[in-house]
Amino acid sequence: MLDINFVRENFDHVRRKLGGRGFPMEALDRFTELDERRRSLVRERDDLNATRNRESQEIGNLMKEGRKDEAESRRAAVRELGERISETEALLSAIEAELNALMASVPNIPHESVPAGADESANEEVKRWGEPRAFDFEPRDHVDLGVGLGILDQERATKIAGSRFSILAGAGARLERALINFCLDLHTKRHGYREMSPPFIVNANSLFGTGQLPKFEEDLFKLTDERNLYLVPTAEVPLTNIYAGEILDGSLLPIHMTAYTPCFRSEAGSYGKDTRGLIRQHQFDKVELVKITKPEDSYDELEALTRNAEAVLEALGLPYRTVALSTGDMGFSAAKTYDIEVWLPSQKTYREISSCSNCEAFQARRAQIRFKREGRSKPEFAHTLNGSGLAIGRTWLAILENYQQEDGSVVIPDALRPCLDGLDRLAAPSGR
RNA sequence: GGAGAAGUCGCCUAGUGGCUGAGGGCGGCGGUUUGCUAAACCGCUAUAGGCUGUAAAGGCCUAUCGAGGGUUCGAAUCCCUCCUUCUCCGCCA
Repeated sequence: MLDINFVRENFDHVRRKLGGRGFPMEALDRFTELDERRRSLVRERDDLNATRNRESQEIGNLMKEGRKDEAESRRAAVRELGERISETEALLSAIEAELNALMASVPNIPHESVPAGADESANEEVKRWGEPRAFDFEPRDHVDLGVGLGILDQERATKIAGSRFSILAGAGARLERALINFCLDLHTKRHGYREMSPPFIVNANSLFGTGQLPKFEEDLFKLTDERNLYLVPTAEVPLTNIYAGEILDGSLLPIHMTAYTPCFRSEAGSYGKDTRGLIRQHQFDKVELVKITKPEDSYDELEALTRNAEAVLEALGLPYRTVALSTGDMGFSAAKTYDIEVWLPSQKTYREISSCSNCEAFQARRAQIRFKREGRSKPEFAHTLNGSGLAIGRTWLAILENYQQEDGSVVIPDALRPCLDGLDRLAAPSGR
């Protein structure tokens, strides 16, 4: 959510910036009218309340002095005042509902450093690491490799759950678990994050806080339970909302948290896209990084967070590139986003494996995450950041593809072997 | 799932319709005293919105006693719904 005062005072600037994000400008047309109407109704309501408070006080005094008739004669007028207050409040809440809905649907304003453009073609590559391996045979994709190794079974997963689900078996399941541990260990022991284990189910309020609701409900799995609960689409939601509604002591910032969770996404609207393999699943594992920082630190913290995610790929020896998303390609809540893309030999291209964003105060304002610099100072909204460190399923398949051998076996990257009791290679069991 | 109890300004707590539009204690901040510390004493102690306004500030009004409704001239206080926590019973990883 944007600061309503900022929108009012910088209306043309806001319009221009949002236009660059593909937000329909007409949607903002009602803003000024709603905003002015709201303020005039608030004034009216407050004045009426002030009058009623005074009158009621006097009636109380008259009653105490035993002047019952005088008190009685003033009641009717105050009762009428009460009716006017109710009417004004009804008007006001209708205006506020519309204004709030408008404000809740407006995406974040891109940071000045974000490349302008309508879509991903305007993204800017800012970094490239590692050399894609030259194969002296035709590399297979992770589905062929995984099935050949007996560690990936999508057919049976479809039987028990449906399309876009998969079963990892034996060493495949073990590899997934090892990757989770590898990421968590790196971020907690080397990068200073605090490991958290949050709920995998969240309420609507939390999803509003991070910006998934109200606009993107169709991307979520909603429980039929009458409590309005959803499966987490990313650990960003529970982690960022941990401090929702709180005023933190400024000395606690920055807060760096990491968590493993499964992530659940309905993938409505992505029919026919990435249907093969593990690239796009309804359920996938992810180790997430979340930071809550002071405003003046958030852009340095974004660089550091992105480096922390890149470090996982470097430790695993997976070639990647980092791109700054353009204004048109960024998510709803982000002011600036870096995507990290890992090299996939089977597709001969880089594919997203992490997305690192600075949301500035956008989520903090929605979730009311504030801090005080000193005991006496005014509360300020914190800045929130999040990034994948990394998406485990995509890391799993990138390892299979990048470390595959001509015989269909897969060499385990050195750094990962301690997490696998020294296992150095995935190979199909002989005789099968 | 069944039965009870409770949610008040950071913490504890007073408070069953108008000198509570929230009192006290603790903690915290500032000050007095003091060789220093402690004690004692004095003052301050939330958030949001609106109006006004300054170099900063400040001033006035409104709202907030878990949340939302209702009764009333007036609600922390009475009524309804919901949420959360605690205790006991049952079931269970």
